[in-house]
Amino acid sequence: MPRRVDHDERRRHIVGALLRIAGTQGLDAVSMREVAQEAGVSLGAVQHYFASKDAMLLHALEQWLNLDVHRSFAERIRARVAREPAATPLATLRAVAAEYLPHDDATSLEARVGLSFQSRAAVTPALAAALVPAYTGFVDTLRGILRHSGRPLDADTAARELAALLDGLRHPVLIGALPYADALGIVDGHLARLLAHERRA
Amino acid sequence: MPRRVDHDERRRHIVGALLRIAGTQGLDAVSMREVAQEAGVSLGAVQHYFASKDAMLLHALEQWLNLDVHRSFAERIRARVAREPAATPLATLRAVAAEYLPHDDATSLEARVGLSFQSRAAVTPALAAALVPAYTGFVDTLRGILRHSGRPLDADTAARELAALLDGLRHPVLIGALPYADALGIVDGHLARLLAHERRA
DNA sequence: CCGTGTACAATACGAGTGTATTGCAAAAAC
DNA sequence: GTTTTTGCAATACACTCGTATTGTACACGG
Repeated sequence: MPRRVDHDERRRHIVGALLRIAGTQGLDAVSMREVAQEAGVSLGAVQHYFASKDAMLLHALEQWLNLDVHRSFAERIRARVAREPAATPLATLRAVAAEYLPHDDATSLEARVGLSFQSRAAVTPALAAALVPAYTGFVDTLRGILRHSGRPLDADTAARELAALLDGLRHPVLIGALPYADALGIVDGHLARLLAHERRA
Repeated sequence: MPRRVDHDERRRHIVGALLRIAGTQGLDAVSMREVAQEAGVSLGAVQHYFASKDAMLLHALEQWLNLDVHRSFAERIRARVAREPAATPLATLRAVAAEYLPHDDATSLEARVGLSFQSRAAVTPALAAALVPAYTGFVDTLRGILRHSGRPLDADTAARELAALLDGLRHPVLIGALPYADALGIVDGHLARLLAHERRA
């Protein structure tokens, strides 16, 4: 077998170009030629690594969820929590919210990529199938943090509620209908009410 | 001036076809020819009523927000509240949530249309500009209902929070990651906590 | 060193896109 | 009844799209 190249590395490189386009111009603007140009390779190279555009999009979503999001997002959370006086569940959740909501170019791009894929997944079962475990994983993570709060709350319901709140706050912030600080304030209020609450759920 | 036809009616007819396509196959599947065929008219007719595809999409979003959503949605809310024993703020908000979350073909289509436009608005300022007042209007409506609860809460923040929660719950329901009943239960818990709450916000 | 299979590059193809152009039937204006 | 203007239909044009095909440089196994 000739020509040793790192197959996975090339795919990550191409997918990176794809995500950059999707984050700035939307998934509609993603064509194989555009991706090739953004990645600095030929159309033939892109075709060589992905059998079809659908396969490329699916692989892009999976890589984005498993590598880009998981890694950089978790890293930013840790960095933010480290700056806090105490790594309490509340501080951690606030850090998650602060990083999840779009507040600069990188996070806005991330939010747009997520929104694009969510929109397409609504009419493309293959993408929905890849998105479901990511949603479940996010909820599990939130639930794990909530469990450490020591409060008598339904952690699973609270986690799903928080996930939905964060996701739902992204859109008005993205289109400029709600300032980032206001969105963060809403999450703060939600968390305060949730964790200070002693009554029945 | 010859040939009297109701200009607005024809536009609504064409836009209706467009929204049907967007709701079932996504906004990407919307082409002028597809819209023409779905509407049962010629491509020339569509061009006659819309100067460009962008103008058609913008008009479609505006009509959808101002006519389809406002009218049918408000109507369904009223019908649902009428079935309740008392038209309390809580009952009204539960009705809003029950109708907002996708639970049948019509509401799933509505949610997919909304999601498609949100996604495109993130990269198309003209669409974002049309979406902002719709968001504001929705928040105003929720705030108006919350004000009648007689609870000492920050109605504006609570309204924005509820709007985000509802929007964020739509997506996992759409992709089948969260059952409709569970989503509604989350809203119930949120409303109960919100309206039963006596402490500071 | 020589074949063999890999990693591309280049190009071609048919389908579909938005838009512009042209033509024409019919109804109102005169 | 002629003229004019509207409401469309048909078609053409220049692209772009995903995909298929072909060619080739080149590293490895033998």
